[in-house]
Amino acid sequence: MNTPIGLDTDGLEPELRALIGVFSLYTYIDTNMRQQGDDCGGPNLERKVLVKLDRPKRIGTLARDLDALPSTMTTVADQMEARGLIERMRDPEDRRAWLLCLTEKGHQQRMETVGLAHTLLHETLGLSDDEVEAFAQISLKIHLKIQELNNG
Amino acid sequence: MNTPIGLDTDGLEPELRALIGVFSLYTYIDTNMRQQGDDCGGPNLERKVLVKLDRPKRIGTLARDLDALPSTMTTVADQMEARGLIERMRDPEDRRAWLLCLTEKGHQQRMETVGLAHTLLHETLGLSDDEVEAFAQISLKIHLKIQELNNG
DNA sequence: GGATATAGTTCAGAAAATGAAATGTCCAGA
DNA sequence: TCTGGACATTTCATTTTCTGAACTATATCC
Repeated sequence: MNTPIGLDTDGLEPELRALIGVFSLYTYIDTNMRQQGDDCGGPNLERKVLVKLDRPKRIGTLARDLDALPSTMTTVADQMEARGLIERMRDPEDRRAWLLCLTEKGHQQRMETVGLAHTLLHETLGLSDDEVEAFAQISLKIHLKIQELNNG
Repeated sequence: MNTPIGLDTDGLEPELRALIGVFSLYTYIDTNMRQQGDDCGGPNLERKVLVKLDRPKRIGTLARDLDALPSTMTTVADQMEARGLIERMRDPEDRRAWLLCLTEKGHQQRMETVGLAHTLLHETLGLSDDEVEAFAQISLKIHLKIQELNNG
């Protein structure tokens, strides 16, 4: 008997395992980000924005990608700007739009988040380099596809 | 020149790619769940609870795993109970605690979410069976490890 | 049995998200 | 060039969600 009460996780459909895993990992990373002492104690959306900002992005784009209203994103941008994490710059291609850019402080914070991810994946969760690489590969492929769908 | 302005995603550290991917996929799935017409329009936590409830779980356990306060989880449980998705049952092992159990309706809803994940991963995102399986494998390993850490 | 810890609930106040109306900019066509 | 409509963002009042402290009920330890 190898199933100690409701734990036969291996027999599950792969889609369900992926679903459970992604929810778990996301929540776990987000929880740890919140507790990271730094300036990550704000609303959930702030942390999503921080991760998203690999380069300057429009408020509207972020709102769409993060499933938030433009008005919500305005508030989040205000807060992050007040804390010195981002700056607003007019989009040279469309002067109605703002680009949110990470400041030096914001960039540092983002790097610390990557460091946290590193620690969690390797040390805390005990994944091998190969496992992280394999996971990263599919993750990024999924991300790029989602990006493509959102833009299309 | 293969990098059309700030898109050299392949050179990124695997931890960052994993981070970005997980945030993207989580947000994408959650967004689609919200819009799934069903009874998924409530707060974010409800959807997390729905996915978490592979078997009856205590309110306190869910609160801890989902990084919420017990009082918040009480509210969420009230709402889900009012909508007929879950039932409270006294934990036979500790009569202070409640076990949240999916009702038939709740179970159906959860299955629909799995169906959504299936559609998204395969059809929308265009992943192969092998890719989904590989992703599911590491995802679940991560999930189990997180569970272990939370329980420890 | 009695003190203390734990599981969950209640409720008032704080924080965050929503939606509609407003501002300033772009763009297509007369 | 001028004009009307579309679009990006903001503002603000309202609603929804979360927080934290006080409380009830059960468990555990001595």
